[in-house]
Amino acid sequence: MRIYNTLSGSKEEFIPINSHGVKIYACGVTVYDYCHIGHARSAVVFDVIRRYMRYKGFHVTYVRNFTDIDDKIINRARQEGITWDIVAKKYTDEYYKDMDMLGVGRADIEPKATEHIQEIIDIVKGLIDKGFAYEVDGNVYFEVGTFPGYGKLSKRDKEDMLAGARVEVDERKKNPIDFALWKASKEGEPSWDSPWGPGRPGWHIECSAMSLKHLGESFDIHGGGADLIFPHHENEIAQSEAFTGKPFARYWIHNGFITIDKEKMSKSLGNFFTIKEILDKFDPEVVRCFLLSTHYRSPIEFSDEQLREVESSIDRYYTTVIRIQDFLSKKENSPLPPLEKGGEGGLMEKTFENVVNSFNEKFEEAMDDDFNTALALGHIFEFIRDVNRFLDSKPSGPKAKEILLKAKELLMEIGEVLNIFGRTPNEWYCSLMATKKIGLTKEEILYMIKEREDARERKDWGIADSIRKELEGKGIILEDKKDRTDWKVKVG
RNA sequence: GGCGGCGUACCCAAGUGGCUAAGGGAGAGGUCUGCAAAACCUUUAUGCAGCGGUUCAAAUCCGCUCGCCGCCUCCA
Repeated sequence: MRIYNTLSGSKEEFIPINSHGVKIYACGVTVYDYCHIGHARSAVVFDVIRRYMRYKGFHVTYVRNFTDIDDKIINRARQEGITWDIVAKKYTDEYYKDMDMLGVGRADIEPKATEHIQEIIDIVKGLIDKGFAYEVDGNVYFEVGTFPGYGKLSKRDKEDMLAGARVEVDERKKNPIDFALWKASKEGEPSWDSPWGPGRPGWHIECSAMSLKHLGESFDIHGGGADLIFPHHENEIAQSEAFTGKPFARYWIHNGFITIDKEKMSKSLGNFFTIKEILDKFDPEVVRCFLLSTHYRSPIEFSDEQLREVESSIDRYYTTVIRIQDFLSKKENSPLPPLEKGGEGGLMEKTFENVVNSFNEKFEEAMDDDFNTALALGHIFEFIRDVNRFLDSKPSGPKAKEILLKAKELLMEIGEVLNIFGRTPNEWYCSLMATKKIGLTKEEILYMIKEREDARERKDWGIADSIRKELEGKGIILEDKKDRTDWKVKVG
């Protein structure tokens, strides 16, 4: 398995520190507002990395934190006239609702900053003792100039940064690039007792404390959005390595941004969509699949059109599942045993069997190359076409059933790693009925299909076609099959 | 200004030295169908921003030019 490591700037063979267990820490969210689609991307990307690692047989310990104390939370609490912990609780709950919808599993450990105050204080104290940090008026700062490796992750030159001192608001710092480990609380702000007086942790230190506690001094993978590379992760490295004297995380993984009109989606620009807004218009599986349709390090341009295209391709999957199920439940009516079917049918079967048997390998090859979910999805849809092609060849016999059953199970198994394709076609269409706000009930649709079937019996094509047209106008497409008429929600 | 990334068909998107440049969406034609839909087949880049160079061989490596974006402040 090869992983692109931000630290080295290149893809590296993944070798875990301990051969059986992989330890992953991903930076979570600051719970002061609803999550937007960018937060969803990061969560989904690391969720897939974690699932794939498990699929490969690693025992994974996945930690994803919540930042539940911070300036933004305090400000939000002030605005809403409630306490900071109520704000944190509210948006933590909302985070879970969104992530549950998107199929993002819970991390194995989900620590919160405020539950690790003692650990944070111990580290800060240790850093002061070792001469990496200093206290001024109840604030503690990390002295960047004392840490030789500073800048190694974000590829910045520490000397330039130290020299290029700009006007700094906080003049108590020895150097403008020094950063806060502990902040003295102002009157009325939440605070915890510390050797430096009442205060609260700085932003970066919580991740050092929580990863140290739950994963140890050195662990395998640390990640988050690319905007965390500097200063957050750079500072984490400095604090952690200065404190422990050991290398911190081995591999650094960063996901790219979501853009709108080519510009980074961000709160300050106001060009963002919350997960809730998007889920009001699109099925969560569509959103998840959309996020995986581009390699995790590349930017993704967000647009309704892109989502609709993904919706079409997922529909293609469920349509194929229906075809497979129909075939599997069909009573064998071909009198010919498979061997007597003649050259072409047998050849088709053999070819398809090979495709089925090599599918896992192709999937893993894609995923092993820096979690290339976009390529993996390409293989999946190519596979779906092969399934359809085989079904079109009018296969028969127990062997054909066996292979198709395996194909179906394979799609489910692979789908589980990406956490897509987990529903039945019926569940998919029911969900689409809701997200597309189809103003009809299933019963009404079935009634109209019955009406139309009667008309078709009478060969009254005028009535039959007008019913079809009426349903299509309401977003329902009919498919006439040999022995029945199926309905589905129009997509795209 | 410093550092980094990107530019592949009508749209999205994989591919980073060597087989006919994956896959999805859209369009066109066809098979099938009462008509459709779905599915399948054919088709849409002798070319990967442009220009040079290295190489037996380049979308892929190097240089320059153009265009777009990100980080350097909170940010997934």
